[in-house]
Amino acid sequence: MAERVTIAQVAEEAGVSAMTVSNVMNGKPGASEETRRRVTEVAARLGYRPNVSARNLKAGRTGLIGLVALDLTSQYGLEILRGVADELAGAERELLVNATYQDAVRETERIEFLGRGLVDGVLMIAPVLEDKTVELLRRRNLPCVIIDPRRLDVALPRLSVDNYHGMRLGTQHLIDLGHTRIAYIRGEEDLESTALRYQGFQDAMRLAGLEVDERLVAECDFSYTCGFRTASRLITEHRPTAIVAGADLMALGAVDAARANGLDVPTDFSVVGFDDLPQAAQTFPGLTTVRQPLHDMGQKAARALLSLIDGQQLLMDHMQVGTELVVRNSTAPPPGDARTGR
Amino acid sequence: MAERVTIAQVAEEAGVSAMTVSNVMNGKPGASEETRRRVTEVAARLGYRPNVSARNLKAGRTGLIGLVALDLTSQYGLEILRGVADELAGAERELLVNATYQDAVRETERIEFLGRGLVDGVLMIAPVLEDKTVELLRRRNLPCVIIDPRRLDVALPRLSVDNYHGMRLGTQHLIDLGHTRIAYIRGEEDLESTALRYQGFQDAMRLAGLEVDERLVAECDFSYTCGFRTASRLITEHRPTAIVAGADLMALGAVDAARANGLDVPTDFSVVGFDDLPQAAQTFPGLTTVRQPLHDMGQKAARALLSLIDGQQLLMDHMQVGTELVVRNSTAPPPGDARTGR
DNA sequence: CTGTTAGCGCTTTCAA
DNA sequence: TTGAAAGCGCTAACAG
Repeated sequence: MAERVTIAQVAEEAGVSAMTVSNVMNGKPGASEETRRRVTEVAARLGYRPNVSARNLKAGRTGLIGLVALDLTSQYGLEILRGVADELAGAERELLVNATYQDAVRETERIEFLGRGLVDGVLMIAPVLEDKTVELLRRRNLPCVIIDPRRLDVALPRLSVDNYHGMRLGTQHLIDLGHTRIAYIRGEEDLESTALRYQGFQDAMRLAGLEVDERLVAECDFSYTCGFRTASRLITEHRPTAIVAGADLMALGAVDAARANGLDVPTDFSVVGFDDLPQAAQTFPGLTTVRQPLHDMGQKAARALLSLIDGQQLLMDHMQVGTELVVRNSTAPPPGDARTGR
Repeated sequence: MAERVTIAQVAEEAGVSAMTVSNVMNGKPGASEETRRRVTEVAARLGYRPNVSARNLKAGRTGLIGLVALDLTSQYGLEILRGVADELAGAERELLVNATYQDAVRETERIEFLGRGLVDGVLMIAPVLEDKTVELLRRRNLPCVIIDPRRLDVALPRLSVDNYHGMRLGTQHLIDLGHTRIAYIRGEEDLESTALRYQGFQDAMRLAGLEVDERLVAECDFSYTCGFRTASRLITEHRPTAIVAGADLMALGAVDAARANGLDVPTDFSVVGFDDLPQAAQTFPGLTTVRQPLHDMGQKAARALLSLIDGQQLLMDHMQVGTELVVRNSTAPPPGDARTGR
């Protein structure tokens, strides 16, 4: 449908060779001012734009970066995406997002597809990374950086967050406030981060001389809905004074569950999340949570990928970024505790 | 970096011509079982994948659809995106998302870029559409469908929602519950939908014999934060019994503002939103709102674009979809009103 | 059933 | 300063 104006047409119309048009359009030297002006004028008049396929075919590269995400429907991936986009904006590269929408099988297909010369490199957010996908990336020698891998044993350049210490931080905050009956909501079991965060929780408790009551620990997918339901159950059955959730959405569900059970947050009940999604701040009262520097992660990963594409070796194959406790208004000393939180 | 295996290498290794390899790889008839097997085996062993640039150059099409959005950071655009993705999944076409991140100037660039033969057609979500962008789409004759245009006077195929009747519906709901002092929070002023929704609000009020108090009408961007702040002000200064917001995020801000001012929702104060984002259901209490069929809109727009690409004329240049009132728990009769909401 | 030719639109190389 | 030739990797059209 779209009528294409080719370089040949411009050349003919301007009375020069295609080569000259090419040079002028690319700002190459070696063309008289007069020719340059004429060519520019004709190109504009005809609405000529170089065809990317032809150019890529010739150049063997595309200037495009592909981003593959299992699920781009949460703010989590989007914050990372923004970081990537910001970093790439200054690098004359375009970003193509090719999401897979909760379909692990398609993940390999996406890599397959992007790796056929469509992009120069790939970023993946929290990919499943089945063995054959890794194998594919290997064989094609396609530059790639994994952000927040689900499995840590994958031998590809990757960037993850310090889940263990992050969760120790969040748990310690509640302990410092005087809580002892602290419940924990785990995230999805197929992520190693779920185990690491839980480990951080456990260690923080143990080091404070507190026992981890197994009945106060529950599993959940990462959703608000499941967080609400699970927290509701924990609260009615076991009466903890606080909950730590492995992700903000679940924490927000827990806040509302407490409310639905007639508890005021934070006066009667405290909640700590993990992520620091925009929603954590945009809620009343603000959610105390462990911040992952999502935007930073996107930037760092993009920068690493650009080095790889330039043929440089990365200093470290496994990059890690730290976390930070963000105290808002979902946490306070437990009811009946006189202290103001030392 | 990525070492490319070409069709020629496969042909040589398999002892056949490139043409035969091409035919086998594309499942074309006319190749003996024996040859077919040998070629397939060699291709797999060498890790051969057809180069998309070359293929596109030859074919003059790419099988790709571009999606341009000013801002993909809200669930609004993402829900539409899912609809688009679902529709395209069954059409052997890939979706490339190329977001512009709140930078109106880049919108034209994105179209420019995608229109250089990278994609066969473009979908735009709530674009600014400066005149030169429209002109560009025209000249390139690039198939395009606009979803939720900011201006309604653009002569391009487009899909919008019935904002006017939707807001009448939402307002009427509060009127039916017995509210008379209803505040209204407008969205951004550069969208025609903002004016249309407000018109719907006004007409619903007038037809019920209620006066629209100008002091109860405020402007806002579409954010939670602004909704919170604005609602807070309206509540303290003018004591309405309900608020209608031109978007869910603002409505959620209003719910929390009511709470922050010691009012219970919905007992003391009612809130109605517009959109029905996932958050509207995932909050406590659920938000009563006017539903835009976002997923549907994405599907419809994608389907229309595919027809255009196939060279068909659209039946209507301006498609419109309806809305629906979703009653949850953020609305009730005003305090002091004995009825249960007839 | 298989191979040869030609060309998609562009740019690198080299010659004029 | 400009242009001609060649080829990037693939496939439609035709020939064998």
